[in-house]
Amino acid sequence: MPDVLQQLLVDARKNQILEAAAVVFAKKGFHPTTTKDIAKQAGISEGTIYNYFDTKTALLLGIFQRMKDTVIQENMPIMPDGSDFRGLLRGFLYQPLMALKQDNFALFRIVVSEMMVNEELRLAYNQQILEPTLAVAEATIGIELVKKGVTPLQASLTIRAVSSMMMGLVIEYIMGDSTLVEHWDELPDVLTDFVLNALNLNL
Amino acid sequence: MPDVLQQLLVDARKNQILEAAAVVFAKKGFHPTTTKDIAKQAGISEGTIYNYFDTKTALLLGIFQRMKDTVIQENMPIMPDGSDFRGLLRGFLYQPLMALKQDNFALFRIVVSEMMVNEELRLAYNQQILEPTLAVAEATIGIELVKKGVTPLQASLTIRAVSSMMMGLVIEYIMGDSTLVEHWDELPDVLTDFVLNALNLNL
Amino acid sequence: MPDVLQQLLVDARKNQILEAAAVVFAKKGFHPTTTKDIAKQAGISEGTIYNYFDTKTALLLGIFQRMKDTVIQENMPIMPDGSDFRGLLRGFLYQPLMALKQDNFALFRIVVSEMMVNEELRLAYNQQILEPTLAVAEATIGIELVKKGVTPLQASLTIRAVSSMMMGLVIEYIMGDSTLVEHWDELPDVLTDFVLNALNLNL
Amino acid sequence: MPDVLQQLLVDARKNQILEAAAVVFAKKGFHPTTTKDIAKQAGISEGTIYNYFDTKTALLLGIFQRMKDTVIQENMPIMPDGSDFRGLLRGFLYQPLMALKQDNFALFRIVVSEMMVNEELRLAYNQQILEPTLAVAEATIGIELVKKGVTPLQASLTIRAVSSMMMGLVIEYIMGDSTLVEHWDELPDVLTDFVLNALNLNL
DNA sequence: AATGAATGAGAGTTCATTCAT
DNA sequence: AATGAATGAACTCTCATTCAT
Repeated sequence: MPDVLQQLLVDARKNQILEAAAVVFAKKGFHPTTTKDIAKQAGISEGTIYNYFDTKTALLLGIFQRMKDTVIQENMPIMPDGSDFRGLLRGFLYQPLMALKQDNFALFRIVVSEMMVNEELRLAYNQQILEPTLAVAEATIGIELVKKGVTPLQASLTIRAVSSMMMGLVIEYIMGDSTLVEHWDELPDVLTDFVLNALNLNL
Repeated sequence: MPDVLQQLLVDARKNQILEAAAVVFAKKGFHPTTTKDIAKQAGISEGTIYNYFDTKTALLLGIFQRMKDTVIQENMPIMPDGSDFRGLLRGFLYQPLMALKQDNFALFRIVVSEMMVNEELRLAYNQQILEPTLAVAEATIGIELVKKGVTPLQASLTIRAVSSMMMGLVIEYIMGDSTLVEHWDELPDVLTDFVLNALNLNL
Repeated sequence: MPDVLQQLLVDARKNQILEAAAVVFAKKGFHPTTTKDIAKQAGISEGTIYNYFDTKTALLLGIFQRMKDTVIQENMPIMPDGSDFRGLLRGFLYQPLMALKQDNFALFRIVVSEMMVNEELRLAYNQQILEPTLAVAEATIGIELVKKGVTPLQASLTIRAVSSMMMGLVIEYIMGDSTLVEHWDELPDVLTDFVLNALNLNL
Repeated sequence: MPDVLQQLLVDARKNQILEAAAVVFAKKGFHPTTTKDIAKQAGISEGTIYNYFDTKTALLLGIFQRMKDTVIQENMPIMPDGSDFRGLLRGFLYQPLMALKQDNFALFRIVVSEMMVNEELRLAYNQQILEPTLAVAEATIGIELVKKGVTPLQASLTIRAVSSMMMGLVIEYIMGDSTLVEHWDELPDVLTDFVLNALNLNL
């Protein structure tokens, strides 16, 4: 079999497994889910899982990678909105809030929970999501702030405050805050105003 | 034995056990920690743990209660700062950021991680921490915003944005963001300016 | 304290404990009952139980002894009915069937169950109940049978058949046979006829 | 692997486990036997037991089912002895007394002991053994009695007396009565005479 | 490549018994 | 004599992982 076709099959199988794992993790949580659950959901045997992934944790990492691809891929195109700072900012805020909206929250909960406790997953998050995102933010928003006279440190901390706000909102949504659950769609606009005001006045 | 003394001993033992559990949870995480680990750390037998707590999860809940007492007790006195809005806000932001500073971060990580995944713990957090805190914030900051013409819903969402920012910052600290780790102490002031600006401009 | 009074107190305490144990054994069974259950029911501490009994099994033995006293004490007076063989037999059958009627079945179930599996209890049953009872039966009914020409072995086996029938009926009652449960009171007469016929024709 | 072969292997393994469980239960009793004991006896790991049976109690139920199969399968062919009432009755008495003779007594002791105390096992016994047996007895012996003028209730109670006698004899054998142990083989004949006389004279 | 039976370490929890007070 | 906190061995059951087929 040619290597390319071979690789295609392997990827398909990996996808199938991750898909299945994502479904049951989202439903039951990481620890309560057994590899048997995953195999059943995927319609394969337990052994096969281990032909494609080393450990159960590796599945979570794989899921995380795929989540990242989704978030980042869709996120990036929005960015270069050009001269409109409000548009730039709103895109920056809108994307992650909406990306998790559909069925992803349940899974995100599992991933974040484990991330806080699992070094490997945490590293992946930092290197592959947080740091690139912050880099982009520093290069766009941060630079604007510095231009307006804010110190680089203050700019960095401010950016972290905004990015943390996003993470925090998702978590409090997950925690079940009813106001957030009911008015999630209105958040991007409120936040855009909120941040815009904060930044403008910072100068 | 008089009941009072009796109760004192029981409380002391419970404290001893929770203390030990906190240490090993912080070091190894909740799931990887065994009741044997806890017993060893506490210098007692495994059986004794179960004379005071029903399950391993009850230990985490007990730890959470004690954390809450620490955070809330110290938090409240700051509030009634009177006419100084900046002072009010800064107290609101300062307290939680600092309370977790010392050795509590490692433990907080465990608690939050489990909270996202454990209904009982999540409920306790919502009812005993989040809701009271939000209620206080709505009654102080929220009312000010409404006075300035913001709609009640926008005020509520704004308050959630701020409170989420706090939670998010702690989490990103835990995730190991080096900028946050190195400049944590400067956060309260940056945030106070940030939020103050945001709110003023909201009118 | 004079020894007699002393002994009185000890006996009273033992009774209190056995009474309590009987109640909870009857309700929950032997193995599922904990010494804590017994202590609670007796209104004393777990430690006190062990001042009066060596092991949990010793409690069952103690209960058994008291059951025996009840059954045998009431049983014996009936025996010397004199010339009336039917009366003699009926008394022999009536007593044990009725003795267990009230609340004793539940407890008897526990005792028999454990007896089948516990050497010590089994020995006590054999030596203190079965053998004396069989001895009396051999000396009264058995002798009558031999007089009528039955071989001593046949007489012995016949007596065992009758005595086993009693035990078996109690067990099937315990097993929940509805016919037995509903018509238990009519059993002595049916059995008396049954056995009388069997024995008469045996000659 | 073809389903049939697969099923064969599964059955073989189940048999192996039940066999081992029967051996150690018979030797040590149900409660004192650990799953480790069973695994060791079966030459497999503890985990494997749970691939085939849900709980330790399920093992006892499985053993009971196999005992039942043995007893009932061998029991039935004897029944339709036709016109010979003595033959019919003797078959009825002979079968259960002999079936348990060999190595089954020790196991039967465990099963009966637990049956008295375990609802599930008791139900299985009632529905799968006792009720069918009584039904057959009522349809054969009971009907004969009624023909001879005995009331249906008396017939039912008489049948229960006989069936209880069997159960009781097995139990007293188990209890160690030396007369029964030594002369067990002579029982069927003595009992046949005994019952035959009792029934004939009942009219 | 796929299987799934077998593994066995180890988990949380229970509870009869002890013993210092 | 009474206590009940402490014990710790032992329990049943789970499950990620392996490997012969």
